[in-house]
Amino acid sequence: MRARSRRGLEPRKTPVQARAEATVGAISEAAIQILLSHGLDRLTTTRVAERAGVSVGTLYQYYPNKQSLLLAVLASHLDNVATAVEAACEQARGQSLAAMISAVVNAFVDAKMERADVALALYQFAADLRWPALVKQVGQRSRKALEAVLQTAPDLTSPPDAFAIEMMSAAMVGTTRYVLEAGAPPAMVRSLRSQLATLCHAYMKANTN
Amino acid sequence: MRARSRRGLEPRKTPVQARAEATVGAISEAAIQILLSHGLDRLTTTRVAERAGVSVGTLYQYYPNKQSLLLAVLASHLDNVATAVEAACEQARGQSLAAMISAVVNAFVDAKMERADVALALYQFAADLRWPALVKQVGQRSRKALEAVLQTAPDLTSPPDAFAIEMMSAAMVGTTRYVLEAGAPPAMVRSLRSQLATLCHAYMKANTN
Amino acid sequence: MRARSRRGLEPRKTPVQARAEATVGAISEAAIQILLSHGLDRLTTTRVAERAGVSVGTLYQYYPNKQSLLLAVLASHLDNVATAVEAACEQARGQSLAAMISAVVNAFVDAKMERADVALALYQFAADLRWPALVKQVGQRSRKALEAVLQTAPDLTSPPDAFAIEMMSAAMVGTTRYVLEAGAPPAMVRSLRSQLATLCHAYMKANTN
Amino acid sequence: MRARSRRGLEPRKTPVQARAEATVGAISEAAIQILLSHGLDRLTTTRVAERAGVSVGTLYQYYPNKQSLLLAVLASHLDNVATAVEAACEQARGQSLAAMISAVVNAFVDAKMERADVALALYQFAADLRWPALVKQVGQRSRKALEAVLQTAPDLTSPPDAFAIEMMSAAMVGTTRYVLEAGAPPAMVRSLRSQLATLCHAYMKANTN
DNA sequence: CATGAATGAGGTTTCATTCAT
DNA sequence: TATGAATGAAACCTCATTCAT
Repeated sequence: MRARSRRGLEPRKTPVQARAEATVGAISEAAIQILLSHGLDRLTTTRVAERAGVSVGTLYQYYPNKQSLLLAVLASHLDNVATAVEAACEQARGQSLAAMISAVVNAFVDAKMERADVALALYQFAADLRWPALVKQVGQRSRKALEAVLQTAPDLTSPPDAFAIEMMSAAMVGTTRYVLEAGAPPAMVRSLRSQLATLCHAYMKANTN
Repeated sequence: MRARSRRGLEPRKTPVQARAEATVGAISEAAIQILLSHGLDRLTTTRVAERAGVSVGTLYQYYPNKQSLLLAVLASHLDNVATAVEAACEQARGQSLAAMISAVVNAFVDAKMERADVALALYQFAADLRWPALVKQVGQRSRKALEAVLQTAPDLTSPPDAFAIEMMSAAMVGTTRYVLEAGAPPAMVRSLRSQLATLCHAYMKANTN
Repeated sequence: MRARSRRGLEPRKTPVQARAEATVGAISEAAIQILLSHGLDRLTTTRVAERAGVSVGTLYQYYPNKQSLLLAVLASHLDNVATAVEAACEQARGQSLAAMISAVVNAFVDAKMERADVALALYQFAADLRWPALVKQVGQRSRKALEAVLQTAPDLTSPPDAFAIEMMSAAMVGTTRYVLEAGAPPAMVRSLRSQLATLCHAYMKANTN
Repeated sequence: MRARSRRGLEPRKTPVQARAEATVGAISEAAIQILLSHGLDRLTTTRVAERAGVSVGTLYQYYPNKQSLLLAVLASHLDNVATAVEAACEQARGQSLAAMISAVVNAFVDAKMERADVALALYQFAADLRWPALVKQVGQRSRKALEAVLQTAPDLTSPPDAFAIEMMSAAMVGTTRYVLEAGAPPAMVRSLRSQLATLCHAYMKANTN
């Protein structure tokens, strides 16, 4: 797969007939399946189409190229996570700092873990530095929500600055990724939520004092 | 690049002559250069050989296949980092927890940052799940050293368990990676050392109290 | 585009309703537009249909395949030219040789130049040796007309034989094509008419003396 | 085959080993063979390689893409023709106008006819307007030579201007092409030389009087 | 030991054409 | 009749790897 200019990564056409809608769904689901079962570099457009039960041509009716397909899958995953974080932030308004952070971390980890395998598979090509835009933008959504909710914490005299929030996000996301990728023992994965909450909370306290 | 059995990833022959040593050095350096200038999926064995000033055939005299070459490059980088961390641990024996963590974090970040571009380039394929062994093993070295030094901290009543150390490592490594990959603003990169030290220290304190 | 047997090149059905007539017109016009804007190898049936404002399916209701569409477009153009030449011949009856040739050449060049861009675009596939029949046949019409009118030239003792007429036609058509394709300077294109008349007339005189 | 930017049309590497030299020869010869036997749009790189007795990969070691291969074949043909014309001009210095033109026309037609089939096949893609540069440049060579020799004609009071020479060239080249493409009767092809000489000479005389 | 020409499986993508709706 | 989703053969091109020189 060759790097390509920023153009042409958008899905090609929006399905208008019902049949078509089912097709795009099948294709992106198939992409995930292949990613899981074969890995990124065994994922070929032909194989995806085959698994989806359509012909390659059909795949290319909806995605202008292989990258755009993968990008769509990644975007969908990231969107899920960001949405979960946003919802958690919304619900945690006015609670204590510890409760807030716990809520956010739980939401994040849950969202990642729900399809940990998919997340793991997606990391493989999210590393590709050619698409920082998408990842950045989704990270931004989470940070915005986080910043907003932290302003409502009663036990914070001065709300943390954007910098600290970015650092905490980095810790949350980066640590989770590392733990997932390292194939950490189940015990660790299980206690990731609480440990991560401890970590983030400790950092925030240390940082705002 | 095709997945391959775990055999055949070792460098093919140990260069005994000086000339041969120079050759392997040139090849792995060339691989890094290509990784930086062209990216992983434009890195071809022919290109690497060309940049190294040798023929493809020669490359294959020292590395049985492409993966083994990349693996060697990655191993070398990880080894540098682990060695730096170990040295820092050695030097920090008997100091306060804060000083220890600061020393380790600084050593780690410095080692990563010294060739941040290389680290970034290597992330591209370190994600490939087919080589978790190497990463795990090198991580283990750091954790061992960390565990040992923490036992000498005078201000720690009970030394942290392996679990906490693993978590802290994950935070250190994962957060650094995230910050590097996110293309974070220079200000953030610059203060990464101190923030990361704060974070790790706060976590350790929270965890051992 | 695959070569295909000589069958199936005729337009599929003669449009009887007004709406249908408009459709075929739109399609062939669209084909020309695409030819001009995208070139022959970017001309796809889907694109033509889209530009014509109909669906591919509709296109295939009127043309059995892509070749037949292109053929229709070419035939139409050639017919225009042949008709213009015939008309000029008709009008030039009884005039001097010089006047006749001038009239014919002018008519020919004018017809080509009127849509020089289209002519140029059509050359792209007229070269395809699989359709010589059409070109031959239309050339024949012109030559017939030319032969007839030359018989009425008062200043020709013996009318030129078919051979000379064919040669002159070849010169007229071939030279024009060359000049158009060479992207000759405007000055040359502008004086093409007179120079071509000179050339043809000189040849005829040299040949009949 | 997609249109492509002006880059990457140069042959990829010059063969250094003897074996390689034979290979490139075999490949371009094979391209001609396929062009003759299958036509332009049945000419695939795989087929050419197969006919040449090498693998596709080998073909792509010497030509960066399909176009460059065809271009090389075309360039070689055009070069032959231009060289023949230049040689004829050189030999005709100081002769009469009629003799000069006859020599040039004969040389040109002979060069084209020697491999009339190849010339015909090449016309198919020479029409492709994306490479006017090559054709123009070779035409220029012929015209330069023609201009030079015409200055030495003793029976020309004033040598013809560049314009007239260009027109005559257009007539020579265009007419020959038309005759070849039209699948003219053998009789015509046979007398093409003399008729074309007559035509060019008559034009030149008419033009310089 | 080094060279680099050769290999060829396999990847991505296009597009003329069909046919169920 | 019109639509446009689906098809799938087939094209171009890459690149890890081998092996004769």
